[in-house]
Amino acid sequence: MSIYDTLNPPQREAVFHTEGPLLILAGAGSGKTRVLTHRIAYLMDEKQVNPWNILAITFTNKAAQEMRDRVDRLVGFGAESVWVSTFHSACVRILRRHIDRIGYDTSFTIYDTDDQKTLIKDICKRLDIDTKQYKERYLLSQISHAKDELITPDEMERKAIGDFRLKKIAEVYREYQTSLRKNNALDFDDLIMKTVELLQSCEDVLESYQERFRYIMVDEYQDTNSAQFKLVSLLASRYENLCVVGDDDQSIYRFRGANIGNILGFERVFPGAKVIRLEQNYRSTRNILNAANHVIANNVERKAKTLWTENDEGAKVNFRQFLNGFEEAEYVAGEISKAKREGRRSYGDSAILYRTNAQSRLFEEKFLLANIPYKIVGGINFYARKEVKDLLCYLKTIENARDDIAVRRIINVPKRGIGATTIGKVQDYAEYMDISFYDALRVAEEIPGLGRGLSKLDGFVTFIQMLKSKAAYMTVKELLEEVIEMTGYVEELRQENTEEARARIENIDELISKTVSYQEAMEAEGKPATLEGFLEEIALVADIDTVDPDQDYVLLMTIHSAKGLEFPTVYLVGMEDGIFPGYLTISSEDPTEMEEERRLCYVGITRARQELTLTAAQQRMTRGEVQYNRVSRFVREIPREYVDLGHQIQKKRPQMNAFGSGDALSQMKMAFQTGSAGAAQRNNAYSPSGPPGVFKPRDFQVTKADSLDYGVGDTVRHIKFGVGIVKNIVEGGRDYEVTVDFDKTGVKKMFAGFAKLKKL
DNA sequence: TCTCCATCGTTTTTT
DNA sequence: ACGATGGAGA
Repeated sequence: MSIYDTLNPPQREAVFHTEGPLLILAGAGSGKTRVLTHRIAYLMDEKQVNPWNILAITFTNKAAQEMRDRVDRLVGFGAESVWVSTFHSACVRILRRHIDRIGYDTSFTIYDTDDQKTLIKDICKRLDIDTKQYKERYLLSQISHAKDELITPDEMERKAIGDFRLKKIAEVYREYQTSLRKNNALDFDDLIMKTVELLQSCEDVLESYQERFRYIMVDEYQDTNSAQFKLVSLLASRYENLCVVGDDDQSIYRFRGANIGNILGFERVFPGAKVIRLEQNYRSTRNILNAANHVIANNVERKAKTLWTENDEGAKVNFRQFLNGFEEAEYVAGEISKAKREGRRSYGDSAILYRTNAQSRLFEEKFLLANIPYKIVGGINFYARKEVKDLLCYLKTIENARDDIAVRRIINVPKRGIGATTIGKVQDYAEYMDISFYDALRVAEEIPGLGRGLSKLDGFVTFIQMLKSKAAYMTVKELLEEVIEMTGYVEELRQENTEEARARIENIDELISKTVSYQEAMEAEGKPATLEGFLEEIALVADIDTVDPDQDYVLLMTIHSAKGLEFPTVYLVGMEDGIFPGYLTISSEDPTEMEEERRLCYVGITRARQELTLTAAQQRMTRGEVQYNRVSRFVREIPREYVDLGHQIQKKRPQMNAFGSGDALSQMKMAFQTGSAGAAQRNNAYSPSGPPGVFKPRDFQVTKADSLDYGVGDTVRHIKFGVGIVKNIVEGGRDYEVTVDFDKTGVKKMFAGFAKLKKL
């Protein structure tokens, strides 16, 4: 009996095929992580490959950690020498050693999106760019895309002949790169691009890594971009032992440059590549898998495949529609409480998945109210919070004073009486002398026209110099506390004595504890804990990496963040046209955008192991105004036979019916008119303390009278026109005039008595 | 130089 | 609805 006996035949084939290029097309839940870990174990145990000759690239640090743990359990020892990391951290490791070969300092800092924005703003000012015409966001995304495709400013300029707009962008791009280099900084995309540049320009470096990484594995291959592809091909070109695992149906990162051609064209680039398909799903019930298969089948651009499973049929996929987002959230909170109370599920079994981060708020509110422990993944990054960022910029300045962005951020935080005018003068001088901002500060007395600002600048420089000298012998934690102490940052917040200030102090405390856990982690690995290392870790951790599987909380996150994860119970919320798929996608000319959105839906559905609930709201507050959305087309793509609409519950509780209770109706009207939290909360039917199994009937309609069983926003069927959505209802003399937007025939007005509309 | 208020635009999705 | 930004006034 060996560890490989538990694998199915194609899995085993993938594990044993170690030499030469290999493409594993692994459907959702088909055990690809198992294959990868067993493959690493096989290489080490059976093929006597040295662990340090193996490189495995994962999508997140969390996945890397998990993979390492699992390999550890399989092979006993040696797993710690395998390089398992994300593209970004692998590149940082390489660059820290060799980037001096291409003109950077090995102590470079890494810019996050915030820093990038600040920098690009500066540049627009400097180059006198009209930011109405060229939005900073747009410029950054163009630069980022160029880097994803390994396009240099020179190349962009060459391509821009006759294209004024592109020429302008190239100009900004060039200036942006120059500034980054001056600041001794790299942005996220640079990490990949500069590594490729390094390997291409230094033959010896390339060779050493080719020798080192004789076996390379890439997970989530469908989401690699061109630069990452180039990087992998360079490294693998010597031994060609490249194994990539992916699923074209789960490609959801095109917006950040992921090139689906990498997976679709793998066999062309690596002739003789072996292709193995893993199509048996071990994760989900048959109902869930069927639903997923039917949705994704609507995509044209895909490698045909059908996932199957031997798992039980399981419960049907639930679909529930609610009047508004509050009730949707209340329902989900209620279901989770109920499952916990009945001992069916612990909190950690459930995940709420949504399209956009903004949707988390309603759920957060209800979870607080219902005392459900939860963790929101993503959204505003912890390290992007103002107070955290401020303090980090002190640390960054201490580490790399050439980082102008960091220095300028903190020079007047807290207030030192150094204003924009003074900063501007220093800036001009630095530019004129071609030195860094900080170096200009150090020779401030030479800068003309500073006046009384000079002494303040001196004070700042002395302060930083003192911290720099202390950094030599202090731990990161001590240094951070020193900064807090000396700047009076926390003290100032304490005096504010507001709720907000207290939250900020809490965040700062959390930052301090992060320095401690960093210290501990390094000590455990026998590595020195450095300031540089700490800053690097912070730059590269994704929020998802901090999720602790031992904690019992409900996870709330975007579907993007949920990639690669699985849960016994999944709530896919906000399933409405206009939300998911987003209205930008719906109105887009490009049909492939809808396909990407559908793949995202597929990813969402396939996260669920046993229970899947899809929810939608008829009306929703978006950007301050009420929107009426119809049920998502993706929901409608799931055949009825796999779906439970939950009608029967409603009949059991007639007292909940709006038509039996005028009071309830007026409350609903209020909720309808104002969409206010108050109105919805008074209707707290899902309160965890309330009777179990209470379900608010979806036929709880808001119309002017109680003789129609549908309302605005409802989906209805007409005998002739088919399915449509109610847009408007006007009370006429005898009858109601109903406006309906039909799928096939468009908008029609009709009398309710005549039309015999049937609510779906 | 700082603070307060009005105006504007903004939303996908993330390493 | 919200946060960022810019202008006006202290």
